[in-house]
Amino acid sequence: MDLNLACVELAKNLLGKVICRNISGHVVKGMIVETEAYVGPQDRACHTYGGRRTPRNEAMYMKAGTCYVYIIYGIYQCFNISSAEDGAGVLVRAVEPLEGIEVMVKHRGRPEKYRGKGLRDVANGPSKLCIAMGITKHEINKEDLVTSGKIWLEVGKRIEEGEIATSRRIGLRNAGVWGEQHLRFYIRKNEFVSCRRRDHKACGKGE
DNA sequence: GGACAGATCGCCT
DNA sequence: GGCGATCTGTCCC
Repeated sequence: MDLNLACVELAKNLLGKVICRNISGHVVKGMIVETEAYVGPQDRACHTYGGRRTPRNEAMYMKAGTCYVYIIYGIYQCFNISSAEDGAGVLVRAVEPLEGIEVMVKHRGRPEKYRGKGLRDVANGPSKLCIAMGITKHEINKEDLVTSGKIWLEVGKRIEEGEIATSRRIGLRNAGVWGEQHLRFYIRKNEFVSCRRRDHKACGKGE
């Protein structure tokens, strides 16, 4: 699988791909249904804004397909995949559980909450999916998706351009015009996306 | 269904 | 010292 793509291309391309995680023998798989592009030093919302380069964001400067995991709000983690440009990457915001569902539910606690339709809430957010799939900075940051035995990607479902919706990125503050750009991508009719927004559009239309 | 408050700490200035 | 690419529970409609 070719991950050496420009950020926005990678963000769209990852939709439908399957994240596979081997947690000390337990294999867990989830299909990516929602992503956001953080396009590089010019992007005010990106951790590399203005060319910042620190130990934390080093993975953003590594080869395309490198995992960048960081801690947010002191308690949660977010999982990104670096893209071809220096200092750019794609945030994975939601996955549809495919395999090892019991393990995901167990990680998230309160199993009764995730039965039936409730399963949609087990990994429909950037930090929820990290908890569900055992993705931690300690174990996964800087892992190479092509060579790692802990985390890798598999070809899943082919997603056509017409099935992709776009919107502004979620949760940004002080991003100025960069907060307006449609750099969030998700599978339009998928139940496992984190949220719908009024400003959504079909991919390629407008903006 | 939406709005809001609070938790909690690594990282950078 | 202050902030943040979030999540959860609570309150209200």
